[in-house]
Amino acid sequence: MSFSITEENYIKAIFHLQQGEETVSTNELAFELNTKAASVTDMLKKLKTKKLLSYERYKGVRLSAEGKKLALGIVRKHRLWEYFLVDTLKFGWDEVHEVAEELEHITSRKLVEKLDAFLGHPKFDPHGDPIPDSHGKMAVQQQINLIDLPVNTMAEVSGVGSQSTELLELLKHKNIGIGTRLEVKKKFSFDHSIEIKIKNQNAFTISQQLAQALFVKTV
Amino acid sequence: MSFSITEENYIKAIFHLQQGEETVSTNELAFELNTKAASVTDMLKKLKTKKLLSYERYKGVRLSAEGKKLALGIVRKHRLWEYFLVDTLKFGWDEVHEVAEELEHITSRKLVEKLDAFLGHPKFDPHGDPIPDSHGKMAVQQQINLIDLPVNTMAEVSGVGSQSTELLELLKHKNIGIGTRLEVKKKFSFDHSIEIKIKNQNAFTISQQLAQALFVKTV
DNA sequence: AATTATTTTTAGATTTGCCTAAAAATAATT
DNA sequence: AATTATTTTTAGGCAAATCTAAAAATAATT
Repeated sequence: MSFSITEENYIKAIFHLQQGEETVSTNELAFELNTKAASVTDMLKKLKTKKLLSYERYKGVRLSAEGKKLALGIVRKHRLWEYFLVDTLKFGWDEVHEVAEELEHITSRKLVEKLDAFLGHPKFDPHGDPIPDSHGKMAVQQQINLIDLPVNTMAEVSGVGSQSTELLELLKHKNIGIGTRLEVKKKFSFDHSIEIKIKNQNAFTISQQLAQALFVKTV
Repeated sequence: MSFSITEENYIKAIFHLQQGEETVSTNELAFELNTKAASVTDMLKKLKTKKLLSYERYKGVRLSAEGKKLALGIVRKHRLWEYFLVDTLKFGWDEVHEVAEELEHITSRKLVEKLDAFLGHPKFDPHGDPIPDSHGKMAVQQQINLIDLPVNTMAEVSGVGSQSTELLELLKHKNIGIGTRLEVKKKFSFDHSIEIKIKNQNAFTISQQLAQALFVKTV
């Protein structure tokens, strides 16, 4: 059975919103997909008949085993393409998301497997997110949220929590990228902002929101 | 201005059928695109308002300068991806067409240019067809039709005239591929079949249709 | 030139994915 | 518990791309 690009995007969105075991609401999905709740309802009914998810009206939605498998396949393709764009074609890590959104819908299984082999079976994409293998299994991330990094511990930025251009703009301005090494110097409980120090730069503070959008690995 | 995948496929099909300066008919297009004449008429009206072609009812269609530019862009992407699949990912030259049909619709211009650079600005794709450069210019093929190859002249198969699985099946059976070296030993005017000889093999004859589907370069 | 055959276009429907507006169900508040 | 607010669904429509069947134009044949 094959699915339209729109259907695949719904499945992927549900997968991303469904971290944990909670159910995903119609409105959350509508917001995530920049569409209206009524359209979401229509699509959920269709995807239910295709056995990709379980859905009861007014009760939200959850992916079936089938749906999860499909979602993992799409995520795999997305992250492999991102890796390819950065590693092979020398794109900046902050400019590959949109292109990978298109490439992830190319259907050839053989292409995915050959690409994976060519890239050397990478385990993490350029944003630090794990790449599912051909069976849908992915490595556990050893990265932690910057907000949870202990004070005075050297760490390296390994991932970002979103691909929004707003975030990327801010990171660029603050000169933070994947690979940047930093230490947390102080944590302020009033607004949960934290003061960080990058080598050869003065310490500066960043907001709670920004810290939560950054993932690091201790080094 | 951007175009749907369907619109792009119409433009590409017209481009391929429009070799020379003749006009392309509705039925030809319908056949090429596996659709019905009525659907073609609808689409031609739409593409006309988008200035991609000139079309008068009952008089056939021709691409405008705009339309040709778009077509060359799509052909460029198709052939670059084919080159990538064969050269980088080690696909067989006979199994890349379908995948490239999908990849050719990816929209990022930056991707195309980076891919082109990564591949070393190739001039011909794995089927021997020339790859348009970023301005739409393409090298002239020095390959000739096998039917026109003089007798007893060593040549190398450099391209095929179609990607049909029927042709590829026949080529496989006869053990002919891109790079195969051969000589024409005899030409039979009765049915225009020709006898060819491949090194270390017995000579055998091939039909006019097959000879016309093969392009060679003298070596 | 008149008739027949073919090609092409129009007319009207269908499917997919989306929309707005109104109704129904659930949740929150008084 | 009753009312208000929010969320979700239904109902009815729209645009893109397709189809079938019938009509119109062009081409071929007698």
